Amino acid sequence: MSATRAKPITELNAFIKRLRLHTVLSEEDAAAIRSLPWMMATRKQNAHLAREGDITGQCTVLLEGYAHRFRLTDEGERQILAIYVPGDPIDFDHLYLPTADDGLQALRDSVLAQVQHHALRSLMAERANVAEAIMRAMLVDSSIFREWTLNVGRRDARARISHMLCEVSTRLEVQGVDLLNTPLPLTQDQIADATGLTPVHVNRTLKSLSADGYLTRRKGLVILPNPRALWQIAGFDPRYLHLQPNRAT
Amino acid sequence: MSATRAKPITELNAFIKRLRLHTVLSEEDAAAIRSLPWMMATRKQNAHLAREGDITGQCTVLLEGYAHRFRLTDEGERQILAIYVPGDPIDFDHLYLPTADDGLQALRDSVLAQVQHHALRSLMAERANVAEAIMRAMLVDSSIFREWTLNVGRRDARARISHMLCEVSTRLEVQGVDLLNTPLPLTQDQIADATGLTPVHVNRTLKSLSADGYLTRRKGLVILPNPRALWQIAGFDPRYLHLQPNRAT
DNA sequence: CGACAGGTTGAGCGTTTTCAAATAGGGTGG
DNA sequence: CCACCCTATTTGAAAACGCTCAACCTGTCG
Repeated sequence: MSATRAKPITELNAFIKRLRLHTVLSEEDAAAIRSLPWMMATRKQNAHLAREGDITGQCTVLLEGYAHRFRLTDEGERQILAIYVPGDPIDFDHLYLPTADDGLQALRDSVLAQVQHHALRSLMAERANVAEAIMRAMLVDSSIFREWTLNVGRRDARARISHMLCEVSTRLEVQGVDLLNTPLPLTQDQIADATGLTPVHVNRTLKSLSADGYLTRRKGLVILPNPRALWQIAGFDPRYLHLQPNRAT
Repeated sequence: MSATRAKPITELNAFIKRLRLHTVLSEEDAAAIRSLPWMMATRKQNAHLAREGDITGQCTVLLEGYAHRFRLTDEGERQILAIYVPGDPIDFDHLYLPTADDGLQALRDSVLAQVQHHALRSLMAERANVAEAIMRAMLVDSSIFREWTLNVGRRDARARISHMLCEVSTRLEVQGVDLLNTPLPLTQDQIADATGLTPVHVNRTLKSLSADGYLTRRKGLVILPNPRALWQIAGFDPRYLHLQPNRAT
């Protein structure tokens, strides 16, 4: 099902970087996080990382690749609730609510780092800064969830799709990814499920955005040559991403 | 602007009850929470409790009345992101992200209990159970935010409105409120903003639900004579509310 | 009584959906 | 290298769900 190996060293940099987006962390804090008993794992595209109802004993960081979080209606309709990029902790909520309430699935071949709950808990008990950084990352994710509700509830298809692309591209950019050469990892079906639209309408809207020069497409994937141009039609304001680091208390 | 008095004694029971929905708390933990330096405050209907961008130094629990959390698009369209019922902590995220990213507003004349961040932080540092209970409550809220995205993104008007009513009524019920005699505190405008619909369409859908016997209306407000009947047309499954308490670790 | 907020209703419109079918592209096996 | 398959994209036509606009009604409170 998947390869597993032990002890990454520098691979966790993306995660540290993500935490530092919101929290000032000392080098010792970073070193302490790196020296946790991480296990590396790889997962193939579309592999399920967790299913609703699962009970897991470990936390997962996405180091390479992409993943998404989703939930289904009783009719089986899917809503994508989050897109995860390298550096993101993807299931740290299971630390406190061990029964998964969402599914997690790889969007691309991915590399994960996993650590047992108890090891992470020990470190958090020992280092308040680390605990705080993790809390804060979870609460930023919560703010992002709320923005998605606003997006789906109150923006039309053009702004909606644009907004989601603005967010993902911004989050990639602050992690140091070169957007010009990085197609976003979403198929039109996935964009549809992330925005509450149908794939057909996503296709038409993308075509129109592309015709207006707001994005280009290569191999069916979306590239944003000039993300800032999209901000305007999306009404995108990155404040909800909380990109100014807070000092740990 | 508002009355303020000190030191509630038993009034915090609703809050303790809410925390105990998700976490097993000892009597000592509960007593420690009660003995924090809470300040009581009352707010009139429609009063703003926080505005986007505000920086606050205290955490607020809603003890009586109702409140909601909302965000606006750049066009000024409102999306309601959460409905708060008595017992709910409404802004504990500010403990870690002091700049408010949403507005908070009273839906009815309300009674609040407020405590300074530093006092709450001290208690959380001292009592891991309390810290855990609060974390868990915030993560349950996060799960609820995600369900709202699913609701707005993937359910039609009938199921959507029903689902929101099911959730609010369930959360009231587990807090011990008698639903038969408690009209939900939402105007049709507010239901519209909570579901991403227009007031006109909410009106028509409510009328249809009422004609089918799923709800009754008194003074323009909604009453659910038999909430379980609504569950079916809403596709409501309360698992995402995490109503089984976890033992603190 | 008048004012105001919220609720109700009708008619017409438009964004988005549905259904259906065709096209394109990548990967695999022969 | 081609044939084939599978998935994702694209396009068209028609229908539907929900929206807009505009007017009217109702209850409450001062």
